[in-house]
Amino acid sequence: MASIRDVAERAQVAVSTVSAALNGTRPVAAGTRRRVEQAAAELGYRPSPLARGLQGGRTRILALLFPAPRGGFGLTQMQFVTGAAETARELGHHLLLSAEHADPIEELRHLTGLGLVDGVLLMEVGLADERVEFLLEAGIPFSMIGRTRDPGRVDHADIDFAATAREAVAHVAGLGHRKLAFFELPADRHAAGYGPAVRAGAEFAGAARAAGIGYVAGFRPGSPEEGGQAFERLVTAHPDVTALAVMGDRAAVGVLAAVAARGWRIPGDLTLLLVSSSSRVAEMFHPRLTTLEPPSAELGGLAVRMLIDRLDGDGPPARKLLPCRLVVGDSSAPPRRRKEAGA
Amino acid sequence: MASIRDVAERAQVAVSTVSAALNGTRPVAAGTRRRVEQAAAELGYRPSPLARGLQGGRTRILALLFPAPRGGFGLTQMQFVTGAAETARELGHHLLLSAEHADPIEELRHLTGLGLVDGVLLMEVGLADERVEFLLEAGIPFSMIGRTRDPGRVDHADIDFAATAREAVAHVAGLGHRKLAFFELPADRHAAGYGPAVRAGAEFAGAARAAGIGYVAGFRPGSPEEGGQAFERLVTAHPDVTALAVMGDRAAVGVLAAVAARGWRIPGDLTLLLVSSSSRVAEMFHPRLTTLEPPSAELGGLAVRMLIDRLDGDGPPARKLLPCRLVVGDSSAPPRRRKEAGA
DNA sequence: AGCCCCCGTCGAAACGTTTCGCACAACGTA
DNA sequence: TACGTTGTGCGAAACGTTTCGACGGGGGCT
Repeated sequence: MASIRDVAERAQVAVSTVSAALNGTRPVAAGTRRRVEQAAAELGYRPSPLARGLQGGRTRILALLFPAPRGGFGLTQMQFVTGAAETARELGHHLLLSAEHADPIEELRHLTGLGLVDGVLLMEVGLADERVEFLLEAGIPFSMIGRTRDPGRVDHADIDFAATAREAVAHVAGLGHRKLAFFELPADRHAAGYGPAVRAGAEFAGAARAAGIGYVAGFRPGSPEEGGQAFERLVTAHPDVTALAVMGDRAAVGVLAAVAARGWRIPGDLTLLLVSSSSRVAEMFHPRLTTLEPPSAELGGLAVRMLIDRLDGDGPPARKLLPCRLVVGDSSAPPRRRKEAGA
Repeated sequence: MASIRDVAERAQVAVSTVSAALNGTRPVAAGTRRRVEQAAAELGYRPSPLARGLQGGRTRILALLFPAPRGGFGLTQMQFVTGAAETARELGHHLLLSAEHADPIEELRHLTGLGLVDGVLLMEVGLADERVEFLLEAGIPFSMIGRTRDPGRVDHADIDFAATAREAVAHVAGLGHRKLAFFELPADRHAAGYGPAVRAGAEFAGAARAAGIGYVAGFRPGSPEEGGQAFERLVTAHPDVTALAVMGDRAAVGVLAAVAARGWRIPGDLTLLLVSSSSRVAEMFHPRLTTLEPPSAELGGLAVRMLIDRLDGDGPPARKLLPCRLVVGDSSAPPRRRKEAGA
């Protein structure tokens, strides 16, 4: 562990000059700078984040606050983390994983009061999130994966549900379907103010209307059982529905089982879309479901990038919305003839 | 951010006395200690990890090295991370997530050379792992989730495949099955020296022999397609097999499809076990598969605990093997009569 | 009663950085 | 020629902690 003093000695300059030369914080003669840089390279010198942070500068450590697995963590969340970690690494930063326990605010106060981290990354952000308020008030730099209801001043990267819904609707409409149903996330997610739960439904409704196709919603199955029941109610009440978009893996399992139990086949009798789930999950199904896969890793990386940009200098708040990627599987097909004829 | 000086002033003692009182590193009079503790509490004082680390002590930061998602990261790996993060938190430590890129050794050198972390957590450990050698040689404290072929001197927490295999075999034998087949992880995982890939096969063979039931192996399907093909070959070559344990979600998907294609039912015609997969994944299947679920979160936590113990003082190397938990689903049943009669 | 020893406390140095005021030389200008 | 102005470089202080040598006083032993 070569220190800045070693570099200074080898380059025959003062310690402060080394700092200036390496950080470009003050003008340094070209020759001197070269000598310093060479000495640093030869010694394999790397400044200590500890000392840097202590002095009042930055530690180059970012904290990713992640909620304790309540309903259990999915692949999507996992990919936020890996994406964030990789981008942080690329940008010369470290990522601290901070497990959120009972009281997130206390946790945040704890974490930021230490002076260990330069900024915070929030995920699983609610429409109204107390953590956001706290961070804003405390003046701690942060960015979000997801967003609050009104994220005006805050950097964030989130799924573009409007574009996602448009793409999904275009897909089924292009196949010839005239009526689409949508199963939302379970009610407790809505109650918790979970952004995707609320936004997806609204955007799908809007997209269907804009595309001029029929739309049925109001189902919020949370388990396989509820998924199956919701499907039964759906086909009873709306026998003309030929395409169904489901949000939530567990509900989709139930739907698939109910479809099979009814003697229907996918995609012959029903086109099924899995919304906002990893394609890795989609291929667990049989047939492989057409999926709208959230760009989780990208979002995680984006959020890191935004946070670092904010730390470096402050421009206007950055916002980036990325649509889900449509991965066409074996569950998409034109609607069955019977219905067309009946219409 | 109250500093130790503030505490010292308020308690009317020297800075060094505060340090001694709070850390118990030197005897301090009971009254003084009380005063110091009270002052610290009133000020909400918390020592700076930065300053601590700089001084030469510990930073209380642990690094979790996690490999870039090659085959894609599963829920199991995710749970290592969450388990580790939570335990670290409980034990007053921080967890740094370090994404491993192309050259893991370089990454390690990079990370540890900074003096930022006290120790390292390794996951996805191979039978012969270069990272282990490096850390051992460099004298850097570490522990493993998983283990090398000969982990003698190194702290580690891993799955107890022997016990897991015994339990799985006991389960199917208890149901009345007389012949068990086992689908291993794909060949590339074996080639990479991935511990679970190698150990599981050996232990299942041993357990079946010990239990006196038939055993068929040699299949290493990596994809749903290969899973289906393996199943076809299996039933052709060994029609008397009534129970099958599969390792790997993707292969299981294919098996399930092939079973259905053949007109068989689960569990009526075949008892199917999913080995070493999250029960969260198991319930994606229909029917819900009986699973041997690895205690991932516990293992992650255990590894953290071991590392911290090692940091605190050195006892003999700790090793902890935990069996997978048997979660009985709807894919377990006594063997079909037809075969019994035929035998 | 005097001496010694130990308990308890203090002050200073050190860890590796950055920052800030200052000094010094060379240069152009008055 | 003398003076301000740049352009460079230096040294010291500060960040918050731990550690270690030193010091003072009170009690026990002779």
